[in-house]
Amino acid sequence: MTDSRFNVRFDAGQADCRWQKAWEEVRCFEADSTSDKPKSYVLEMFPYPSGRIHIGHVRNYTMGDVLARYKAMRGHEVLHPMGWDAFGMPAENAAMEKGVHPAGWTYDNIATMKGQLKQLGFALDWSREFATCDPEYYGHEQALFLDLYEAGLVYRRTSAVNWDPVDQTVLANEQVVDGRGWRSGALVEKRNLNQWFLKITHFAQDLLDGLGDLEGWPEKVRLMQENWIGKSTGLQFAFDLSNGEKLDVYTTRPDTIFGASFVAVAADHPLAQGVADGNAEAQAFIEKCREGGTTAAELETAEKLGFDTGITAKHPFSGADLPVYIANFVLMDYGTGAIMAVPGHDQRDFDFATKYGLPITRVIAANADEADAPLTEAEAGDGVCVNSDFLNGVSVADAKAEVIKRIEAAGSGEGKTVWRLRDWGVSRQRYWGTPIPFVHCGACGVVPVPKDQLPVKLPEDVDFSTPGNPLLRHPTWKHVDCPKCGGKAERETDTLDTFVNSSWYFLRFASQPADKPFDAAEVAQWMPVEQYIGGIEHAILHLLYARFWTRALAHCGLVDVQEPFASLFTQGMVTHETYSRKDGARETYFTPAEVDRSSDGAVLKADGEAVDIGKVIKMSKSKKNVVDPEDIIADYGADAVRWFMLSDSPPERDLPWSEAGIEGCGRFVQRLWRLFGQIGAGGAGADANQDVALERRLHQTIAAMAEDFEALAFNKAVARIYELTSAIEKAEYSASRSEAIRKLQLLVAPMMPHLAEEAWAINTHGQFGLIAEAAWPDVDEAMLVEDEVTIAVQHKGKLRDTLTVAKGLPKEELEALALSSEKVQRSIDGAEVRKVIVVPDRLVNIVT
RNA sequence: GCGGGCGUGGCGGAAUUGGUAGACGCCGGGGACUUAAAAUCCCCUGAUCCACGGAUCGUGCGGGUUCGAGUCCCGCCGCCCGCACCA
Repeated sequence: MTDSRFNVRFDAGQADCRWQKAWEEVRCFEADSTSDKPKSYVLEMFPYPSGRIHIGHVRNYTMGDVLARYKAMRGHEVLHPMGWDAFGMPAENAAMEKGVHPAGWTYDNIATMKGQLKQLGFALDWSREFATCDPEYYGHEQALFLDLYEAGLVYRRTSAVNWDPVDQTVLANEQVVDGRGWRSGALVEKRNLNQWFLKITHFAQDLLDGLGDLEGWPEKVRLMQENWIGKSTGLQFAFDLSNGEKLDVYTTRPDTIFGASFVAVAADHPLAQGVADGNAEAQAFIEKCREGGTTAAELETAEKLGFDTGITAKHPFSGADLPVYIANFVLMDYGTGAIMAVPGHDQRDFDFATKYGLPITRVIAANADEADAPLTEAEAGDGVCVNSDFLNGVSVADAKAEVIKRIEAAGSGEGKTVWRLRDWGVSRQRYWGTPIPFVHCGACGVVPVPKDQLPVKLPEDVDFSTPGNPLLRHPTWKHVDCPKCGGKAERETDTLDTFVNSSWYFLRFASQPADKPFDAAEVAQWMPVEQYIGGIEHAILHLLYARFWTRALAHCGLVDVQEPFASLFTQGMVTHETYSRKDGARETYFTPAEVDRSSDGAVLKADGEAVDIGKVIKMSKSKKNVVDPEDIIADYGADAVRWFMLSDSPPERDLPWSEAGIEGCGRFVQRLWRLFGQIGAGGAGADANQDVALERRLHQTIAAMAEDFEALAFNKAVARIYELTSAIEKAEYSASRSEAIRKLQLLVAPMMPHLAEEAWAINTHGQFGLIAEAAWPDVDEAMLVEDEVTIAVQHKGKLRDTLTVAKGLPKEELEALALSSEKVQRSIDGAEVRKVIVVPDRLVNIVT
């Protein structure tokens, strides 16, 4: 009989709290490393504690949560942890702007955001929570950094960085907008600073090869990483110059060597510098090159410019004298900073040659007969060599090998592989980061801090009243005794890039002993992460760094995995239309809460006048098209919000937020609630009845949803729940119906855990524990097979009729049935039946 | 320029990988219940025509393969994302 508690509306506010507390009390989401169940490590990218949770977090963590809960129901021991990527610039900016301490600001934000996450009822193991700014965490990170140093994977060298002269700090490339500091607006300078580097290039080949095995990763991300690593193979060789010196160039097209008509070097190349000494014209040209803009648009439209040095280079085979130019399109930091230019087969060289009247020779053609075909643009395609002396008629591939062989034999060069990937500069001249655990001693040089002196803690009394690195001007912090000789020494004042923090946090989640970063054996229990979920914006940097760091630790013998993330899923953004008014040139935006939206427009609540409805774009504070998760949880409850996050849009695509949509979700929560109250409805009489069709539907749904969850196709799982719900509602009371409702509670449990717990508790009278710890329902395979099927009957490929017949009906019978259909006969209209195609259990197509 | 992805109703999207296009949700319309409202329930909802039985068209556009194409092939168009003077 219906429990009276189902007669009132489901009170999400109360139920959410009750069950969140219940889960916490029995610690049902704490992962046990010693469990002998199969292990599942489900991880979402941990958040930066910016202040408040935004809707993107909600979507990200809801997906991971459904998967984690589902895996647990399937009998897995699940590790689903949460922590904080807590170092970084915003904390220092807040310190400068509001006078708060970065630590206080960060931990306050963490407290707020943790509370918000808890309101969503995520099945997280909070016992493993940490923030990367905890001295304990960054102390272990310092230890790992020293291990990498020992292994030769850390070094220091001078390198050019983006220096903001106003803020007195280094900026990352993405913090430089149109050549100016994003915060100060000052023109960014290139400065040479002594910087710490990690040897990621040591693993370049390995990182590239590893991508091939990452079948659980989106092809797109693998490609992006491949491009980023940027392997190219070619030849590096030296030209003899007319001034008696040699010039190394690098080319990937040694096969086109006979087409070389000039040589070009970068403006920063030593040869260019040498020419500029005592040559004002050359000096001016180099200056001009440096001024050139750095933005994409400027580069695209930049004209090819060159300066003839007057020097010539001797072609290694033909002996011809090639002019040597300083050219603005040659990059100093790729290859050798100097190229042999082949205008016939490289568009940049072609443009340059055209401008300066240099020879353009075809040396590759589709076949030998087309050796003299004119070139109107550079041809980069395959073919055979022409106009190329000993290479004539040789294929591109063979010619490459042949030229490399001859150059190597002559001792003037060698085949070489060049990478786009650079070593990772990890120095930041900032306070709020992991101190690099080294000291500089006048006598001993750079000395690592002994591990027993870790962590090197950040000083707490810091001054943010002036720009620059507070560690550098701290009165006492940096003055220490040298660990080696005991003499006076200074601490390293650079801190580590925050990407280092996120390069190993998943290991610390898996295992957190006090005395070391992690325990290898325990890590082996969990790693690799079975499913990693996060934004596409981390496709390269974070994911590449984490792959590198894991390899580096394996290289040091600290872990036994190479690839940290077996599967990667990149979720789409949450979007919303914008509301604005144009006031002259200025556009004023309004939040959805300030606007009344109806099907025929939007008006501002304040004055009742219309506002413009703009494009549906990513939620952002500047466009004010945001909703606050806390508000919507308060209005609709956690389960309705979670349900919305999973509905409609495939998880990898953008999800448009809508008021109507969340209202629909809220209605559905209530609808399920009413249905959950109907177990046993109809009484004992109805209970004697069976409803095979409904049972079949139930088992099909269970099986299909399992597939959907495994594939993270939550939108499909949601649709199946709607379908099953409708089917149950329409069904006559029966034992089958009651059973279907019982199972429905389990099916929605991963997605709407609070509602499911509440109904489950009432319906089971608390006798079967928590639904969070219940098992996913079994599928009765026999029930998946339909005994009746609907057959489409087509005439000339168009649907004319459908037939409902017993499954497995022989072809002949199907054909006869189809032909006897009145609708089909009418369509055939006496024409001769020439052919009948019969696909058993599917369709009959009649051809006339 | 290079690389990748996508194009299906008013909207978000389904479609067993060549076999009934538009599941499911949202919006919209009509109705029931109610003094009224909320809540709830039922029906309709791709377009055009219609004798109300149905017919024709329809998955960005143009071709093709096939008994049959949203799905495969060729050629276009449009949008989105990433990288970008990488030799």
